[in-house]
Amino acid sequence: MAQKNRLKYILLGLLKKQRQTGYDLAKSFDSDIGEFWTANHSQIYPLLKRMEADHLIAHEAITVGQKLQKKQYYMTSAGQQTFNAWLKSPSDLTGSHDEFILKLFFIDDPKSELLRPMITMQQQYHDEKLHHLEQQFQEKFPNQKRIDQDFGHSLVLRHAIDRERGYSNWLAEMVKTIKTE
Amino acid sequence: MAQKNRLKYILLGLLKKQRQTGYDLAKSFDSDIGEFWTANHSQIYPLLKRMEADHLIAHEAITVGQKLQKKQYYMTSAGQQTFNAWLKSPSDLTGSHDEFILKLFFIDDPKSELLRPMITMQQQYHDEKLHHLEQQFQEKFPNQKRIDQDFGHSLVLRHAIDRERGYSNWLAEMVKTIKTE
DNA sequence: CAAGTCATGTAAAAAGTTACATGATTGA
DNA sequence: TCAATCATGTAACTTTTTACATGACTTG
Repeated sequence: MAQKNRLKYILLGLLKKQRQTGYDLAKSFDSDIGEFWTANHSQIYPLLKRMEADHLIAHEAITVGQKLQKKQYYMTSAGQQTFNAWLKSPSDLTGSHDEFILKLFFIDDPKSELLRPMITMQQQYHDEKLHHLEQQFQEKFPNQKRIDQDFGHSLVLRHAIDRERGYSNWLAEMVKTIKTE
Repeated sequence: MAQKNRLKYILLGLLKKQRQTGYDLAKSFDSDIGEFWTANHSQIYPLLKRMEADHLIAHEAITVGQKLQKKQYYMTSAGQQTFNAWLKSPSDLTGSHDEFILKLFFIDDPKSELLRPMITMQQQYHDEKLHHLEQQFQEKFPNQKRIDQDFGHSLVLRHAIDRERGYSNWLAEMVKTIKTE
């Protein structure tokens, strides 16, 4: 597999919230989910067909006006199960397509018992990553001379560190929020 | 094109720093550049061939020990030009593969006159994005009830806002750094 | 001398982008 | 009525991943 077909899970997650057409799903990538993932209708339509063939979703044909045929897609129970299994599976974030964020997006209940273990795993990952990055910075840029020699690299590494710090803080905030819920 | 072949520019940028083999280039994606982009050797080797056919790079065969053949790749002047043109071209960041960061990585001179205009463009983009996201949050989550109804979405949106704020701060810091240089 | 790393490749498949194509409905 | 938007699809191509494949060098 080229990737783990995250788009499939995104579509399932969106359909879980409400039954909708391929067109509606495609629009979601211009706003909401668009902050974290992109997809075009030309990728969505064929995938919906495949998912229907796999019995993860089904559709109801609706006629609008005189002729316009819409396909209102909805999740099957198999789709539900597949989606739930994905939520529980370990998240990877190769290529900066952060799968954890993706999963989080679909957990609408603040009391979900999935949240805490997911966050804990993520905290561990990001703490380690932050530590690793800080070490890298120390090694590669111990003084101003090195920074001036490879300025862009130092900026980018600093950005990565900032990003991880921000990520960690955000996770810590999250823990507080669900604690008081 | 499926994307704008950013990997090509990454390889050029890495070769600009020093001539090296495909194997060496592949290793870079385990550390350095690995924070921002991933690539496997199976993608790198064929691309190097294509780039050589396009005269962007060339190689020198080196024999190590008795038989081992290495291909030491290096940039041609055409490659230089292509790379420089890329640095000056507008950056897009669809799919969270942030091209600006990628470009920055390759600007090793803190006095480069490319930096300021690039940063300015980026600041504008991220300020607008931040504003847009904050508005989104206000619209979608005006009260706690809405947050509880769509908890994950709210967290993820908050994360996006944090991320943009972090990005903006980082850009502002950068401006200060290059100012005093 | 064996394990780990260095070194280079190809093949098959999945994922994603861009372009091509068509037609209906809605609101100004 | 005309432009914008709704709605669905296919084709061609590029990018990316995973797996297959081979062999040399280095260090303990």
